[in-house]
Amino acid sequence: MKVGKKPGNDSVADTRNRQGAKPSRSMPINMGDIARLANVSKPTVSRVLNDSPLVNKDTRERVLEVARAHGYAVNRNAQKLRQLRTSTIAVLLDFGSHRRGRIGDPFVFELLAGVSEALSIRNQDLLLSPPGLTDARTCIDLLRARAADGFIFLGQGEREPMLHELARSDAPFVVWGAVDPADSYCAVGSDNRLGGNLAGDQFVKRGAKHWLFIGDIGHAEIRLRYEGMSEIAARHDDVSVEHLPVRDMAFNAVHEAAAAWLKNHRAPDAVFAFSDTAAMAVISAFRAAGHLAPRDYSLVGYNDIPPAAHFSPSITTIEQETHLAGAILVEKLMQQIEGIRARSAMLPTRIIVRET
Amino acid sequence: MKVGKKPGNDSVADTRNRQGAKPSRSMPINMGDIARLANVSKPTVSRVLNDSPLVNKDTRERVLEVARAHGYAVNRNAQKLRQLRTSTIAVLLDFGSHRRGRIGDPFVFELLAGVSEALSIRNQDLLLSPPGLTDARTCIDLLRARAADGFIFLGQGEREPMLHELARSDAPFVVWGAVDPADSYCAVGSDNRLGGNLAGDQFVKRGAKHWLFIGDIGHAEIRLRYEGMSEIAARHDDVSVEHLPVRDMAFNAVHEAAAAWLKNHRAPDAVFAFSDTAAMAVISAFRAAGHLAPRDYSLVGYNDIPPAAHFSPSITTIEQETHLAGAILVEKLMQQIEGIRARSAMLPTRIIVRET
DNA sequence: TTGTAAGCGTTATCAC
DNA sequence: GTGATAACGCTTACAA
Repeated sequence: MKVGKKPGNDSVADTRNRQGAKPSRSMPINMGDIARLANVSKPTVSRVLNDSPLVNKDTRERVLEVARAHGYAVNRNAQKLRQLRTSTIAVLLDFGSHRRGRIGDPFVFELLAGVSEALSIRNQDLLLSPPGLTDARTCIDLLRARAADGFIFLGQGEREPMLHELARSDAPFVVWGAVDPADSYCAVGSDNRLGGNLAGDQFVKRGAKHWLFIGDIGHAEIRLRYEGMSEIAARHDDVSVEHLPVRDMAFNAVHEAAAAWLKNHRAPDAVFAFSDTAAMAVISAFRAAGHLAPRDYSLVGYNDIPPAAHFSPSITTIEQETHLAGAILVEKLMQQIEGIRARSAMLPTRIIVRET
Repeated sequence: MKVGKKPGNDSVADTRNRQGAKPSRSMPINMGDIARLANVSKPTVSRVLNDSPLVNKDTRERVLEVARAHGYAVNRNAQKLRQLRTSTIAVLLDFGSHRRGRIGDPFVFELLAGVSEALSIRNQDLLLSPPGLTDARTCIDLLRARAADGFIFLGQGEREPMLHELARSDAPFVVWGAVDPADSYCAVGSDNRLGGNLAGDQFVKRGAKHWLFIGDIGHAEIRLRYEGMSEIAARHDDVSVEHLPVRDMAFNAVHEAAAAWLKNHRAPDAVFAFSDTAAMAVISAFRAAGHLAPRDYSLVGYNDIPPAAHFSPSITTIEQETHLAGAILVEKLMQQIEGIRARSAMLPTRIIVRET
């Protein structure tokens, strides 16, 4: 039974183009138009544009020619609707801990750059998720809405409960941050516990007895560093450990907290700060009170950001291999989207000893 | 004429749900399913989910109940395909100038956070565009592909030619960076020329005669600062201006360039650096050569990042009102998407005088 | 190697 | 208020 049905999208592209208008939003062209102009069918155009090996070379060139001439670009929404994959990855930053001068290090930014690059190599769109996407249900809804195929969380931040909940669903996601073998999800990060060990060893070497850890141990990564350092301390009877919790990662907040600490406590002869920027804040605050590094105390930061090497004094720090992170995170996420369970990974972690 | 046509999407949701499976990707539910389960038609479900005032209160509640119970989320690709708007904004960073330890200030990151927040308030998705999206044609293709409705460029970087080309199309976009009345596009930024003036005034006040500008004047924003400073210099016969161009914004690169400069040139008694981070690099490099701020030279940075206030010595700097930027950029972009031409805007800009 | 037909899941339009 | 129907623009089966 043949029906005289006229497809609605066989429209007026050929006449539209006569007006010599510059190609613009006002003149949408679709695959049907290109097909007709190239004297082929829509699927053929589709095949050409998706580099299918099945098409004849002449046909391919003709189609490409027409497409180029008309500035045609495949409608990605139609594409995503039709296919199973959305080819989009949602990336969640912990803006909460970082906004309004509350940035710790430029560190997260480098991470983001790496992820962006790794995704673009795989032709995945990067949907940067809004601040406030903080519960598992909302994340799952994003998947259901086919807005993304998976998630990359940069930093556990205070999202651990949600991450564990998310792990119970089959949502594909990876996390930059603390790697805990007990964790139910795939995480990639430096060996934070080892980082803590290294700092502790360094303090022992310098003969320090009163150690101070600065950082919010509500964050898993930072907690592991604290534990690592404490492990070393526990091996020495004459070493005491104190902890200054700073909820706000901002330079200014750390500066104030450090200054206040010195007023009410015995001055430490070793300080382990959660970031190099925080270490700088400590140096500055302690100096104002006449407490100088490395003369009066030993100091270790984290991340090895460039200024750390040139600060005065130059800052001893723990290095993380950020430049690998993006590629690894994306790789592992893609595996999960394919249905393959991905294992967590710990990146090389070492101490860089400088003046402090 | 009635046809016994069975719509293909009236599928087996009710049986599917019996298996007690947790709601997951493996069990897609669509609007048709919800409609049937709630005994209404698809358009009604759509109306409910889009808060149309036209639906009966009982109907609305019934539909919402069913939708919630099944964890239903509207397919965004289908939505975007059907509607004219994609509700997506592409944001382009200048990763090129910022990757791999090449970050200037945490500044761009704050800008991004602001934009992210402003977009989420308007329910716009943020598509973070891949590095390497550097020509106008590619951008226009993104629009044609309906991947985004418009662009936000954070920093002109070295994209000025492309931006001018893009301005000749009717692509909606806004730029954070240099605001030039002659520009064909909408830009938002601090008053970079005034920033330069303020730095120059400060140098005059300190009685400096040999001024050095450090920065890549290939970037429009930085060029304006240079011009602003030079304007002031031109009013004083005894003032000389030199320029140290650093292509790489990295702390380390600036550090090396500054150190090298001092070896081959007369030491400046005033330095204007393109960022606070660069200013820190200068202090560090010059100090190594025994050239100290503020004793031997006056120094002005840019951005007022938090550590600048606590650095030793504390750094005089030009403040930009970053926290407003995101909202303003988004506002102006939305205007353009509505078809309204948006005007450029200059944000308050002032100098914060500190030790240097 | 290419074409035909049938959806993907939504919303706009128009009827009732 | 609500429903039937027709797009939106593409890709996957399947047929030729």
